[in-house]
Amino acid sequence: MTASDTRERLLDAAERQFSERGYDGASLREITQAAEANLAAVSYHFGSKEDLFVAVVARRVQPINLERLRLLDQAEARAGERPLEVEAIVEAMIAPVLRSGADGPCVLRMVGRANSESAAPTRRVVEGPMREIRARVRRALRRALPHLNERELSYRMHFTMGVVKSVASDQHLLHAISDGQCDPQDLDGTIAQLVPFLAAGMRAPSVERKRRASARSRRS
Amino acid sequence: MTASDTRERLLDAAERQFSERGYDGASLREITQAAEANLAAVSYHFGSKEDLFVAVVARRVQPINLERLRLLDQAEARAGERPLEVEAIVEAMIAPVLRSGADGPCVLRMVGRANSESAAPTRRVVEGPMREIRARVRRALRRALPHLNERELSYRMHFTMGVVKSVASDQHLLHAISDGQCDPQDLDGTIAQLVPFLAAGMRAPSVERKRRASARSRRS
DNA sequence: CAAAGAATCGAACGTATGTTTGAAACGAAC
DNA sequence: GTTCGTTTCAAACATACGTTCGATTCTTTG
Repeated sequence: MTASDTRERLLDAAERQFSERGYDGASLREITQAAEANLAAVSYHFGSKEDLFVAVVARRVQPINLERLRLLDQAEARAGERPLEVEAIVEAMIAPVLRSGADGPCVLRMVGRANSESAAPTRRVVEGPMREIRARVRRALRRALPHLNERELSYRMHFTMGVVKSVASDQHLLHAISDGQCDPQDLDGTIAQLVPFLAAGMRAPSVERKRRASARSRRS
Repeated sequence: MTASDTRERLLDAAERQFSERGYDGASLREITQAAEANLAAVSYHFGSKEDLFVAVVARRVQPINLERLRLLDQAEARAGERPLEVEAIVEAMIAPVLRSGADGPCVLRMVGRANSESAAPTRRVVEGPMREIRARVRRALRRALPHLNERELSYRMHFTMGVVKSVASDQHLLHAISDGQCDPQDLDGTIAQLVPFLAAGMRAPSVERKRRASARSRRS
């Protein structure tokens, strides 16, 4: 029994509880009980409930972002000097996140929740590593979609990250609204549907000029 | 002072607290204090914390769905016998929700949170009225996008509802990732960007045939 | 084997929560 | 002006929470 045995069990149990009941809703008593550990073990191994949560999230976030960078590298190697395929960029953004929920509860449910509960601890773990990904994705998208300006790039990246977050969080909804035709467990199926959807949205014509004109006419 | 004066103040204060701190995070003591009401007023007027939350959500959900139906009616009147414009359908789905956050905290933040905290109370208020909207939207989309099968319709509707939920919940993120270029308060601006994005996604070619083929080849 | 450090344990502490209670204040109707 | 139903109020209740403590057990090291 190594030094990190119950520590790992605590992380697993906490991840399940946090993703099912949220940060506030999950209690250390249930977590430690599910992990077959003592209540005080949380304080001993992590310091506090908040630090436990940060550890749970961090454990999942790093592999996801590494996989994203790997997919981007791979796509760039395939593309050579040409701009990346929009589909490849989108897939690099979303697939690692969705797939991370395959073997257990999804990270994004926790993060999304805690994002508006207690912003500070979550953002420390999530936002930091995310900066690099975003910069890299933006650069690739800028080349692949030269018709978009920076503002539109921001919007569309925001939409993309948004849909993956909500799709990962509300998997049960998909099963409900499709009368069972869509299987939320079939992550590859979801990805196969989501990538073309988002890529088409990304390729949509710029709306800037049209909007400025209509705003001007509305003002007068 | 009519019978529903402090009742209304309680709803307002509760809405603010619920959307900022979540269902578990919001305390009745802070809510009643902000509403300048007594702690017991919640039990008296609503029965319990959960019933208060349901009342808060219900108050916002109904106008949103009425506005959605109104926009659909209006679009159908304009289209006559022809299929609706995809843009009009998408806008009817998303605009009322986004605009509902204009004068105060957004409903979706509460709903999205509570969706995974305690599913039962939320779904009772949200899912019920949503059925009608979804059926109507699906019918309109089916006509406007005959190249999609039912499964793909479900996926793309799910994606659409997902992006609006997350965009409404994480407005602050948009400001952050765009270096201030996008103003989350500018709801019409967000809608103007989001509608073409989603409409293009909706119009993306069907992926069913391609996917079946690739799955078959992967299996062998 | 003995000593020291790491890890676990049961139990308690202080606090905050949602809910309940019974009395007081209020408002309208007779 | 009194009465009756509605609404407000201060106070208490029971419970659940995160955290801390000292003792105990286990594991490693000399």
